[in-house]
Amino acid sequence: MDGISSSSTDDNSTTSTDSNHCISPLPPPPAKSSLCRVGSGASSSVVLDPESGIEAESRKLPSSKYKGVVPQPNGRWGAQIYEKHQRVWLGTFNREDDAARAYDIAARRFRGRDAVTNFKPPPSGGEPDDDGIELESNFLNSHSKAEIVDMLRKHTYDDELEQSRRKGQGMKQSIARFNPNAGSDRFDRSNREPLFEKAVTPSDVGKLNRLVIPKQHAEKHFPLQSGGNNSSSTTKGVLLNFEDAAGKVWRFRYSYWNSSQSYVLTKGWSRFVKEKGLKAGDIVSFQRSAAAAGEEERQLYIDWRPRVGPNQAVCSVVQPVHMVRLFGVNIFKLPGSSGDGGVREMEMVAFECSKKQRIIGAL
DNA sequence: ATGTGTGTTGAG
DNA sequence: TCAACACACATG
Repeated sequence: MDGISSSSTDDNSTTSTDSNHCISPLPPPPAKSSLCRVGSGASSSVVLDPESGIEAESRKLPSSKYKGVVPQPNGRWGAQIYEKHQRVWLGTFNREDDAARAYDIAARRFRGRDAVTNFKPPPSGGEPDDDGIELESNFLNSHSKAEIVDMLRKHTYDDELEQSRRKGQGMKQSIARFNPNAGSDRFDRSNREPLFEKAVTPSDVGKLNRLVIPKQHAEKHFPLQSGGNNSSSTTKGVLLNFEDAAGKVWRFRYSYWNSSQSYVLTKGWSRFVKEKGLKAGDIVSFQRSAAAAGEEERQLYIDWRPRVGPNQAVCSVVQPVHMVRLFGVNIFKLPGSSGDGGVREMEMVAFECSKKQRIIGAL
């Protein structure tokens, strides 16, 4: 009831203007595959006594070899994914592999680029001219989970993706060249409310595999259950999901260490350090969605940028003022001041740039 | 009448 | 988290 499936999950639920096409690549009628079972609603289905064995197979529904795919009484296949202890229904499909594909798409949107999927494992081997994985990734992240689910249920995902792909050919192409990590039009970082930043210390990027969250920020933004009396979450900590600039989801264990009386991100942090190539002095920043709906859990974001040194000649490509205009993206407004908005965005751009440089340099 | 997807449970 | 199962309810 509570709209678990497809609505409550995430951000808004921009009704999917299903417009014209409801189904695209699917064969119209239920088409019966190799075997089609009869039974309607219930599981009763075909007669045949359980003992006779031989044809008894028709009694039970065939389980799917694919993850997230469940059989339907009528021979079709349902796709579902779980999040937060709740099932999110992704729709029904004529073909088992179509359902599996739907699951894959949802998995990537819900769990990040390298979620476990049924098919195409993320090639990730970043080719300059992304073959589409990158594009699709951007597409996914520029839509809310609810929207993606809606597309899957209506079987319009492929169309929408294709449409966005065409649209992306225009001037967006050139922008992408400068800022490849920015998604399609609606990669809105606008809703993001900056929480805090920290220049990582040597130990934050060292072998301790942990990031110390300054107490003031920790207690303000990541409260660990009622002020530390409850040992369950205070001791074991909690898992927090953060989305990075590329839309990848990072899950860190967050807990309080009594020994050092500090709040820390532990499990998962070292991977982040490694993948981003974080070095002491670099700045990690945390944001969260400004979601109005008090109910929804607000999405957390994590970002980083290189240490900004005295003569850090960042990235030659950066033309701050113009870039900001060019992107047409909303700009952050820091709580206290109002004029530094552009700076934030510039930093983002600069960050992307030097990140690229660093990667290139590493090759 | 038929099919969808939710309620529910129990296994990893 | 995940899938199996049963079935209430939505749809046609």
